[in-house]
Amino acid sequence: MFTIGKLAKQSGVKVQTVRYYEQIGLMPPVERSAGNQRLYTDAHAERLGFIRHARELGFPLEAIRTLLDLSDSPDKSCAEADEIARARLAEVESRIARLEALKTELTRMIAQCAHGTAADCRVIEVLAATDHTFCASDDHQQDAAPKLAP
Amino acid sequence: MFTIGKLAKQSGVKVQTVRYYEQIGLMPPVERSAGNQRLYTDAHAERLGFIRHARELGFPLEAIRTLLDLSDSPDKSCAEADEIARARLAEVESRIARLEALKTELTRMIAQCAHGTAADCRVIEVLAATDHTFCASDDHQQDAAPKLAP
DNA sequence: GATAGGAGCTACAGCGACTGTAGCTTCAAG
DNA sequence: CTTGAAGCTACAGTCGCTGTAGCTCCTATC
Repeated sequence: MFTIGKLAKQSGVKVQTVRYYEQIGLMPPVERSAGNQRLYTDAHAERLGFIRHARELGFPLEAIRTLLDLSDSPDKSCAEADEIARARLAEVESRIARLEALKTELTRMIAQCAHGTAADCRVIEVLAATDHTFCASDDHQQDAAPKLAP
Repeated sequence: MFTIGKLAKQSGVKVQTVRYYEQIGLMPPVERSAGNQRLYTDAHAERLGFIRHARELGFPLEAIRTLLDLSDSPDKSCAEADEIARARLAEVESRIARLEALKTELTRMIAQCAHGTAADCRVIEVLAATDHTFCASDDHQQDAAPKLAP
């Protein structure tokens, strides 16, 4: 039995984040001490480790919720877990593709910059070209801006 | 002179987003018609195009604010624009690297899944391994979870 | 036993970059 | 003159936390 601080340190998740996970139902509400402090067991540490690991792989919390449910009921088919992992893989692959396109374009932009004044700055010129005249491809869609072209 | 709807359609940005850009000062407050509707000129369309293009390249709005300032004062050195672009490139490259690591790991996970029950599901097993026993590398840090290991 | 300071508690605001909603008013076509 | 699309403001919600304020509680030292 340990407090939230130990749990957080052990698993590399912040204290507030643990409380947040409890709030949204990813972590269960736990037993409290006489002084109202949360008391955790190793089972909780494992669950939190699962969540952290899944987050590191970029799974959204809703997907993690499903994965935890599956993990809690070992008799179920793992088809759903498989599907979630495949969806995540597809997402990662498409993000890589988009980022590669961005990289090409940014590299070109930077390489052509003459380091003069803004008036003839290639970086600004390229951005200002609304017709994408200077773009290697017009495939450079959203990345940090994922909702731009939905 | 055209309304916000035309501007939005022309530049591929949503009407609400244009208003949001005005609210945060990326787009200037503009002239209104007798009936209080915003009236835009081609200059505004160009500015919005600039913003959109920069967003497509993943520049954060604060960086775009600086880039627009530079674009507005052509006598300034473009060193700052160059720096912003280089920073973005570095970010893109590091994201690609991280995503490649994720891809490797996800691929392994999925390939090893025997499509049985959750009890012996490789996907869930890997996630549950808090010691990262099964991981190709322990380099698979944040992606959708960028604040996890700051 | 008193006290200090670190850790815990709740509740809520804020981030970035929008998106969606409610409840209005205004415009343009028929 | 009516209808419906498009405009307006203001505000809530998204995701996954993070930070703050203002408490209480626990532990160690004196």
